[in-house]
Amino acid sequence: MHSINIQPQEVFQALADPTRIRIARLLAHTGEEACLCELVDSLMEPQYKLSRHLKILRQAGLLSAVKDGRWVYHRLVQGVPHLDRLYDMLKTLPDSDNLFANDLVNFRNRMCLREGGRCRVGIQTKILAVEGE
Amino acid sequence: MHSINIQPQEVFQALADPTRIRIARLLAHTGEEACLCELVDSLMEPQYKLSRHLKILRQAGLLSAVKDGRWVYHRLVQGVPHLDRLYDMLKTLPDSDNLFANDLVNFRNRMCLREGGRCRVGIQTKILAVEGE
DNA sequence: CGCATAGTTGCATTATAATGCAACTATGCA
DNA sequence: TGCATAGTTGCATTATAATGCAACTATGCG
Repeated sequence: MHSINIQPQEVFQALADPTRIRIARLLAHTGEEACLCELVDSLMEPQYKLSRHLKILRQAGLLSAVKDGRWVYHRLVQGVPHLDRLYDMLKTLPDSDNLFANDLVNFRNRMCLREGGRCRVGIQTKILAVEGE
Repeated sequence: MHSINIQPQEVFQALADPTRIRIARLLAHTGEEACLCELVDSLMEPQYKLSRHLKILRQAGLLSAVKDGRWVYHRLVQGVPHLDRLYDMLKTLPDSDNLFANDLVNFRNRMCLREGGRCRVGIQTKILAVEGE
């Protein structure tokens, strides 16, 4: 994931999807790192779907991933000038239908389940794991 | 072109193309407005191609267009908070291969052909008009 | 060891997007 | 009035991308 090799259009392409914007907005707004199951419970989207979107964000140099046991924590890559400005832009986006506000509430509630700053409970919305009903 | 109806992913999608990034970077960096033939001579891309890319940028709320005789002048829409931050990001993008620097030189040279602040000469690179050879 | 579960990925399907060609409209000028 | 030219767009082709399903790997815990 060397940002030096990533073309600008790849960065914009990575954010040219509503689900990936939801992920990036959550992380930009909270400054948090999150594992896949926390994002599944926050965005209410299938695990496999978010896993693939996270991969795209990683390949675009926007996210870094750190594995910790069964969990993989994702966070926005900091310190790259144009990316830091991109995060500023994400934080300034309008939220006319309060959809992001809803994601944010879910995310904060989900983060309350952490123990010692780590996710320990797994996917709470069981229907979103493995198969969607 | 009411930016209120435009979703964030449409903005990023509009910039998820190298040619459209070249256009947006030129306008963000120079703060200028430009007509199609000036962009054709600066980017050295076919007229019909740039015309379509300009339309996509307009539909995403990034560009406004003003017609003046045969010429249509395009400029970045100003005063929208998240768009202004996007332009900041564009101005911060790296240019490792100096491709943007080259576009900028061509653009500035082309702007020297203006008379009274208006484009009056038409497409200089004739091969890029109507048909590409 | 063996199960539960966090996370990943191949495949098929469907939708979207970029491009070149060529025909089109619109406008100024001789 | 007719031509040159700035700019737009329909069409066909090709490439790329999003999704659901299902099978897969990896790791902790009893």
